[in-house]
Amino acid sequence: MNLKQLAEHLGLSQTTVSRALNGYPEVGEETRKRVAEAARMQGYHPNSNARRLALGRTGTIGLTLPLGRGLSIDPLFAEFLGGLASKIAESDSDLLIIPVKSEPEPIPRASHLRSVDAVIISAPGKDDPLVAQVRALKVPFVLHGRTNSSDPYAYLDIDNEGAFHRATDLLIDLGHSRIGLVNANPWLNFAADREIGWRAALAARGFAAPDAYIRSGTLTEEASYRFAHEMLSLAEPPTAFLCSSMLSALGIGRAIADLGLVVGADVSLIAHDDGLPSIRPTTMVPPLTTTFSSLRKAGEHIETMARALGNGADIAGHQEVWPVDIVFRGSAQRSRARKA
Amino acid sequence: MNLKQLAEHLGLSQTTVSRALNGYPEVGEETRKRVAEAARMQGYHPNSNARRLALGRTGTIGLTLPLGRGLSIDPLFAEFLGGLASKIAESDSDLLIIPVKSEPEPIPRASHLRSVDAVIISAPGKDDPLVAQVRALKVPFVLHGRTNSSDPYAYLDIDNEGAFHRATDLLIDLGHSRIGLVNANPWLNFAADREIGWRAALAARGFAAPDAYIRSGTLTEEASYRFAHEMLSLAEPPTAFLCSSMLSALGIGRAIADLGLVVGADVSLIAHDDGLPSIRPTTMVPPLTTTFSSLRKAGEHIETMARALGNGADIAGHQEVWPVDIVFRGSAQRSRARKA
DNA sequence: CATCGTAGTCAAAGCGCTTTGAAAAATCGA
DNA sequence: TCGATTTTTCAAAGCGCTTTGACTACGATG
Repeated sequence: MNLKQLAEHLGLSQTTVSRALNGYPEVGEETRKRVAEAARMQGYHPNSNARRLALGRTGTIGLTLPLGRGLSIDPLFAEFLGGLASKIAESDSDLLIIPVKSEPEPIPRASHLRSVDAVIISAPGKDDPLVAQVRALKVPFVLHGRTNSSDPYAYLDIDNEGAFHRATDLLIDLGHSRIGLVNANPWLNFAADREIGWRAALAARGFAAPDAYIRSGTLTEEASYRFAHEMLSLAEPPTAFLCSSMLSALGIGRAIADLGLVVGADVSLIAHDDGLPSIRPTTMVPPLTTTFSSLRKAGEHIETMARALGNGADIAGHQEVWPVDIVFRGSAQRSRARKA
Repeated sequence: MNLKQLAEHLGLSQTTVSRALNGYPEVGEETRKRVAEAARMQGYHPNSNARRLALGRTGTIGLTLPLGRGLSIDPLFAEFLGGLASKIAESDSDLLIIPVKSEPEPIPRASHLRSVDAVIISAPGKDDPLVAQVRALKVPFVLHGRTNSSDPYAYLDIDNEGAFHRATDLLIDLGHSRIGLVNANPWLNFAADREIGWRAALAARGFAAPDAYIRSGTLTEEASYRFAHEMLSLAEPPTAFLCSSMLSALGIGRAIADLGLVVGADVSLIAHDDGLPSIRPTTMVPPLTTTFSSLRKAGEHIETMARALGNGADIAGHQEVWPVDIVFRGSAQRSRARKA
């Protein structure tokens, strides 16, 4: 059943039926009711492709999905997606997933990109080729995070640098000077920013940031366990750790316990908490000190931004950096001498 | 730049250009090259909506995304999505996310559903209204899991009942008779199947399956911790647990340790492992005995099924139940008397 | 009474692509 | 050399919707 048939069935023109269904004012109240009723009875649903073609807009926003080497999805991405999807469900738009295979060939098919009103690029890297591609295609886009592009672009980011700077400051205030950093792949912009914050804080207080104290990679429990284990085996091991995710914190905690040490009392630990409901800082022993920012909220908000951009909104006014809270809990404690 | 302009630019008809680009045989090799070259130079990309309208198919498959009360996405769903998306990236189709708000109003907008060639419904429940809706809309669909519908439908499921039956059997063989079950919401079909397996195994060996030994809910670490804690505080606590996810196992393990007991030696534990790369049974102490089935593989495979169904394939031949392996590791041990 | 405004309706022209049916050009056999 | 094929190309007709611009009633206005 299409519009034409429905119109014939009602003895009306397509124009009137179309307008009645789309709530245009120039159609009689009486007629509107009749049309709505008939549409329901006949089970009429407009063909979305025809609609989009006529409208010239797709009503769809795209989200790039980075497929890592493991091809599995980061729980952080999932959380972000959850927020985004919940807003999508409320609005009238669709959400198209645009898978992006990692490194070697990071460019998705252009057709994917062209069939959306706007694209959300999550966790972009430095000089991300994806950003260049989307820009070349002239598809409106908004980054979740930032990149090092001189041309202006829309983004929603959190203050990663500030957060890690302040977290490092806190540890220094507690008497730590050997502070290890377990971070994500430094090509990713947010990871780079965190590293900058950590370095700046250490430098400002006159402490070293040796390469031995920084490890980067996929932030799994396992990898983080290894990283922490390695660092703790140094001649001069860190007395505190900063890490980029709760999953990391789990692994670091395990490494600390492995060596017969206690988180908090022996080795301090601060993690970035994205608000994942499945791993909460308060359920850990001891409760974890964190830099906190809700990834879900970011997902919710960026949907609004993407829609606005898709409707032709200007980039200016769509560049936001959210502050990050530091929540002090038991895992960060005053430094004290400890045995190796 | 659209097809018409490109055709004019080349001094050819739209027909020829269209055919050249889509690889039809009735176009000269010479011409094809010229067209392809011009298309690249001019940065021509066909308008996907127009294409879809003309083709009558959308080239898109939909995936329902269940938004729980927390609005956050299950890591299991994410893993499944990862597999699916990786195949989507290879094939020529798009992936549309169809958010489904939970319980009260589980019906998404019909327009979402109509704009895809086929829909994948993940983790359906008993009498899932979503299944009824999709069926009514006559959109081809495939379930990831099964439901209790008398009408035939396409599905990809794992042998949940068999897996939990055999896992329970294993525990009984090890001398356990008081076996607790920490399960997902029993409305979900896979959870119900697992419970059936557990009950059947116990019944077959003449043991009771008291209500006190079963707890259901969202499978977070936290909730599972509470569940296990409660059960272990019973006058006659379980000597072994079966649980539906690795995250659960973490929580149960914490509860066991909390009471000064040791997983494996004091309380046995078997979990279902979906192959999440972030939580691996082998990194736990002791390594976890699991029923294993890769969720990612399921995601990969169901993409193929959905595409086939979208192309008009018959339901028959698209109903699969994958067997589940039991991997025996240290967390399941012979039962022995233990202090309360 | 002629005119204007307004509410309601419609026919027809797109939107950018694919595909049908036919024509033009090239190739071939005899 | 000419008709019969076989390529190669084309004009035009959709796909199902929105939207423009015109038209019809009909009561209100001067």
